[in-house]
Amino acid sequence: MTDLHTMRHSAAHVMAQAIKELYPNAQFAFGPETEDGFYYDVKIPDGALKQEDLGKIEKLMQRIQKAKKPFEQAEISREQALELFKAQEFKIKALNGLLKDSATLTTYTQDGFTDLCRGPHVENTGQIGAFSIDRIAGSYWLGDSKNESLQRVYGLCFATRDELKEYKTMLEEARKRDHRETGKKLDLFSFHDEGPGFVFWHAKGLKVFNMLLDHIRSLYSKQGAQEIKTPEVLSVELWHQSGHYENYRDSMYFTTVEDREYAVKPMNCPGAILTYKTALRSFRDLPLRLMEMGHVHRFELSGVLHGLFRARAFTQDDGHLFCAPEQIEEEISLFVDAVMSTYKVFGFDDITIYIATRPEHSMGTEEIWETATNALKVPLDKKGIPYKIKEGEGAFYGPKIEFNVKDCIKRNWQLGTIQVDFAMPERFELEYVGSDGNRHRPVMLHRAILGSLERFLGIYIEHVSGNFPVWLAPVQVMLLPVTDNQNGYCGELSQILADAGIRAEVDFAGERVNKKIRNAQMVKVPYMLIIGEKEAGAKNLSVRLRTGETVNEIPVERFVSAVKGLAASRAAALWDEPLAPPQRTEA
RNA sequence: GCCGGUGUAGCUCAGGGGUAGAGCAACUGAUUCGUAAUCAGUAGGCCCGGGGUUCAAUUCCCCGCACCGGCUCCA
Repeated sequence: MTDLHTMRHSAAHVMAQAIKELYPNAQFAFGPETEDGFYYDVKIPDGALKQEDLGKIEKLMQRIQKAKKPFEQAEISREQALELFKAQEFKIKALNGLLKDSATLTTYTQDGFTDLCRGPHVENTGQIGAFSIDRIAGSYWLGDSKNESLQRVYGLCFATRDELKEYKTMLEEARKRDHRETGKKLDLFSFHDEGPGFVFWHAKGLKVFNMLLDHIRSLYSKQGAQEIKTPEVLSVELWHQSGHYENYRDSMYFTTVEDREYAVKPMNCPGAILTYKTALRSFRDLPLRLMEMGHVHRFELSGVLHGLFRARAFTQDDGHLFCAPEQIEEEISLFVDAVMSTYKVFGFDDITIYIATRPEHSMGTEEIWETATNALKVPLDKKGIPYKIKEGEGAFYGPKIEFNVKDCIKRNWQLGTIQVDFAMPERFELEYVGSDGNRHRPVMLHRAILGSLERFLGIYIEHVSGNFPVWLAPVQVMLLPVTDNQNGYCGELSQILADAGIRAEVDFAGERVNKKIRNAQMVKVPYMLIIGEKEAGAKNLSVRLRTGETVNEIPVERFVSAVKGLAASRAAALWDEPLAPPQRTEA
């Protein structure tokens, strides 16, 4: 069997050959394999590759593949290499840069096309499996934005046609789940030219957002955190003191009034710190757990904006905790529990934890770093929760834990974090009075369960593909009168549901039930109540679930208690007992 | 920010040097219907913005802006 990595690597060479046939002057940089195929960074001296070229490249590649041309390896000296690739500027740069210590080099040749490469490769081009040229994008020489920009041609490559097809189906699935599309379809939010990168929450989207907000609030509250709210615009001097100005002024928004300069907050911690400093704290006050649903603004480069995933203003569930060093461990322990159980509520069961340790440039003594890093590890060890170490990837001001989840199409997302911070207490000269009567410096912990609520909602929308569970659904119940004769009764019913705290709407459109069902399905309402003569007479309900299943002859009180129960328990299920199979389902 | 692409009705998209079309949605009328689209009609457009070429630009060229795919970045 041919190894997939080798196959992909070889496919990159074949693609380069095909590109060279189309553009003889093409300059090639690097062409490695990726998680789903391969790419090659190229420069076309007079012009650029176009979308239309991809089909041509693919056809050429298929021709080369069919011809089963052998890959031939050769060892050459530096001098030979410099001569051989003299027309390839990036190969020359590589030879004089990354490869400057190699006395001999390896080349691979297939079908008259030679590339500098360590290998290994498949025996012949017939062995490269199923591929397709996927897309074209920008990149930089050596990945540095200061360098010349190149074009990156991506290809997918798998051992078999079926695997390639399956992977493409998965990509298509991801595309269909795109939260930006769902946001439009379900009337949740919008973006506008007038405020690029800023979310406009519509009534339905804000409903979901606020439910989420309440949920997170109650979690923090259970942990003994007190919610505060600090200003969005604060004097620029504060940001000098915190160090944010120095490091992040390029991504901050500024404004000047009455000759004094202010910045829109990019973080919430200085606000929490000023709050801490309003009193002389005692060791009895610690740990002092503050938290803020802080709305922060960060100027992001136009090219990186991406719906809710990357916006220029967002809401952080930002906890700030002030404690003595020996209290860190207990706090971490509490927090880890909260995070793990929170993610499970949302159906994120695959959680990976990283501990990021001391980087080269950092502040604080070796002992305090060790104490803090151990304080992060010990609770995880005690709970038997596995974690990985990211060596030297902590912040300069302290180590941190990062929580990652995998969504239902296997994409990885970093959500929560808890960071130990020695820097801020120092910069702001925070103190508390210890039992010894002396003043001590507290340690600060920054923590977030979801990070950005906006981003989390984007991830979650894609995770459930817009099918919110009962507790989060902006409209929980849609009442569908079969004819106009039931309109009045539906109005009364929806009032009963509203009084019970259930979010219900009536579809009064002069349409057939089929159409009303379709419309409700399209916006993914969990419950549809079909109200005809029968139901109006018997005062019972015919319930159609979003999943296509039905439960009939349900007394109103029974329905109300089921929905309320499922919402209160934040269940993913739509009914509280076994169901008859669906009559019909459609994606 | 950089590279490439896109920008036409509320939405999804077609079209193309002689100022525009479809489906859905909206509105009106008819239909009163039982678990994913009833029928007919009406209305709807500074063809992203600004320059240029041309007798004539929504179409071609240049410059912006926004969005999409990446790269870089993400305290």
